[in-house]
Amino acid sequence: MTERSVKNMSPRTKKQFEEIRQEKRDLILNTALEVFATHGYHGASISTIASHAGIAKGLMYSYFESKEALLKAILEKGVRDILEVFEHMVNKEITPEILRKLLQTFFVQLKENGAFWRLYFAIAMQPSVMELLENEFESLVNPYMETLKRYYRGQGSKNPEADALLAHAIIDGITLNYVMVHHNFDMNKVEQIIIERLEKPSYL
Amino acid sequence: MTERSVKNMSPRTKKQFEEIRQEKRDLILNTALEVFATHGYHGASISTIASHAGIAKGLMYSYFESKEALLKAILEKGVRDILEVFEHMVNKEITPEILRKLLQTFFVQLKENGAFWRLYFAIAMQPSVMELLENEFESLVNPYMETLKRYYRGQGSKNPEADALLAHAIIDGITLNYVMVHHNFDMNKVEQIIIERLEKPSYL
Amino acid sequence: MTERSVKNMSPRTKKQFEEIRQEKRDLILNTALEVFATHGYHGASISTIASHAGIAKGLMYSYFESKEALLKAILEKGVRDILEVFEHMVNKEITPEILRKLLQTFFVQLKENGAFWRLYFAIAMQPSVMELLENEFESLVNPYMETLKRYYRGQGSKNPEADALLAHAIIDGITLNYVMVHHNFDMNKVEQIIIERLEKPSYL
Amino acid sequence: MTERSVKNMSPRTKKQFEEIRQEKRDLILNTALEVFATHGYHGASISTIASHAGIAKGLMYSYFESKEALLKAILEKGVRDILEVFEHMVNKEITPEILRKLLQTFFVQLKENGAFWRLYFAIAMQPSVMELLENEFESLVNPYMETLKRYYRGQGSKNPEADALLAHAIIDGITLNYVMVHHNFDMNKVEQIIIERLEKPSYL
DNA sequence: GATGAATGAGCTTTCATTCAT
DNA sequence: TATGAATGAAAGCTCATTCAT
Repeated sequence: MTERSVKNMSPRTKKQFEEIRQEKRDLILNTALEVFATHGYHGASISTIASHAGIAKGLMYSYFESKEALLKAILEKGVRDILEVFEHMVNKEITPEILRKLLQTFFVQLKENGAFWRLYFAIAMQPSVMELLENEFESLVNPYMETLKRYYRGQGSKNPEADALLAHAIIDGITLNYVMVHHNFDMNKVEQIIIERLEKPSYL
Repeated sequence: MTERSVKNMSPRTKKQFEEIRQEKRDLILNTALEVFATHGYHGASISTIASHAGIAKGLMYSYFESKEALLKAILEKGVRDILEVFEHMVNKEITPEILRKLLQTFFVQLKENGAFWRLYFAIAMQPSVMELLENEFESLVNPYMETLKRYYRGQGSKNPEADALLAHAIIDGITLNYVMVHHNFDMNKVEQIIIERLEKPSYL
Repeated sequence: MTERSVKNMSPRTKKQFEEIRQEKRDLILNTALEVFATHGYHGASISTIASHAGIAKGLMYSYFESKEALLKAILEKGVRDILEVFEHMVNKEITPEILRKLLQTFFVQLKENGAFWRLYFAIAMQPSVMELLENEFESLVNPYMETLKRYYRGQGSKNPEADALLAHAIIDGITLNYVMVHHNFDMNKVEQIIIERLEKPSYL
Repeated sequence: MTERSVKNMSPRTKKQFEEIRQEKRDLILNTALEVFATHGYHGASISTIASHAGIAKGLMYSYFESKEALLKAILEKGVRDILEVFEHMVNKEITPEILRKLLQTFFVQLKENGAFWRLYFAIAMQPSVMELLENEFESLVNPYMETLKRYYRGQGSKNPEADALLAHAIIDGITLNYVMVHHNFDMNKVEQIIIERLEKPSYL
């Protein structure tokens, strides 16, 4: 033990401890997201997650109660992060410019956070895993559908619901294809096409 | 028990054995599709599949070499069934009428075979399961993209690739939403909207 | 069904049935010996044995009560065959010539029946399998040790027991080496050396 | 529980972990040797080995990758131990005294390590298990045959190869008989006879 | 007698979770 | 807080044995 480390033995402040805990928690969360997204919930093991995060298996259990709790925490965080980005856009009146912005932001999100979306879809597809989650996701989808409807109504759509539905399907479809590994289309080009397309309602 | 079956103690004929095997193989295949679609590949256990099919665990292994082989067989059959339905439509010149027909057929397929599509997407989302499959699915997606492109070119699209991409995204998105349990929108209404919409190119 | 086979429906005589049964029994016995000798008792499966013999699994159970009973039958037959060959030599007074003959006969046996000896040793080495067999083998070893002792006493050995022991060890050792797969020494040459050597007692 | 251990809640040091692992590894290795030697490779179950070692089934897999890897480790260790004992004797010029010593050492080894030799022979007898092992054993047998040949040549044998072969067969035979459970001859007496006998060449 | 589909106990192996240190 | 050895339930898979035909 060096002189220095002896000096450092002075107790860390509560705040320091909390910061360290928070950092480690985030490390685990991010690592687990990657691993879950790659192998699926059942296919990913706590061992793998721990070793990817460079910590011991046991430590994970001091941050999360169980594997299931870890999954929930990941999804909660993911949903929260996304809502944070969009919430200030969603309740305003939406202009075509704002919609463009909104979509651009979404695509940035998607590219930065592909793993989350892959996990999201994988889980959404599996009723038995979905059950663990109750309605974690309702909050994610509903307000954005409403916003789309309002937008198309504002743009003079004769069938704003159909327009919103179409837009939703298009975005889901694009997200899906981006996220599916075997499919590496040129996202930047696609973005342009989609944004242009979604601006105008179909039902005029 | 009939008179005949009491007297007839001779062994089953080859044909009888083959029938039994074919029927049971199909039973296992169908049951396993349901269970995989519900719990995912790793989340579904052979035990569960067997008990759903009303057979003993061991019997599955007399029909399929392994859990992985079972998955592959399910997907092969699924892909084959779908290709069969579409192959006579795909290489013709496509008129709007034929496209309508094609989409209607697809939606019928989808409604009859939701479990397959759920499994398809769930697997496509998980690189580590996907690897087991090599490119089982390439054959499913490629020809149908080409057909779409040809159609929109024929309809005077200035950007047939973009139109095909949009159409693909829309269909994927709809399929996805239909297949995700928590979302039970009125498919019949959606179908009408989609079919109308996809008939005309966006880029004129 | 052909004319001919209809005519042949006349019941077979009891004797014919028994002959067929005996032949099939021997077929199973010989096949099982090979398979047991290659894979060991636990490593050999009834399926493998049946398919090597070209019969259905179930049929084996109409000839032998169980896998264990099959093993016992193999060993009983093997021991019986060997005793048959030697019994007329064993209780006579043994001359050097007869000993030579006896050893030659043994080596012929060994070469014709390597699988039996491999199985014999493999089983003798495993207390837990050996237990199934009670003292099937005592009868095989004892009389031949006595014969050796008598022989060396007759040849003027000062320690006939030691001489018999040596001879026994040498024969076991040779048999063992012949039977172990990875060791393919020139048996014909070895035979000569051994026979010469065993003729004379060591303790004079 | 000591004062110290109550207070000391710091994690085990690397060295402590290594010690635990080494000890447990040896425990598993030794226990498994006994169990394999008793029941054979296929007849011994991991469950049985674990319960004999007083550990949970799963723990074995934290020390060895598989049942097969466990077997290999046992044999590697056994071969290494034996080679260690003999290597300093094997490459010297061998006098009768050294041969006596060598044989005595071998018999001590044999008595201490009967289980290893039983396993060795049982495995050598089963081609299908032997295949797992590649030529683990070549290194064990070859140098010792060469040493024997050199010895008998030095002692004036006219046929040192035949003498070595005989010696080898005798030793194998004795080992075999010692190791076979149902045969409990007086090893000490046998040793004396063998050692005396092997000292002099047969071919003078 | 002959077949092979079917069973289920038991095997090898994995992994979420616990716990002494 | 942090470690990783340890557990045991449950997974995938095998195989001796049974039985309807």
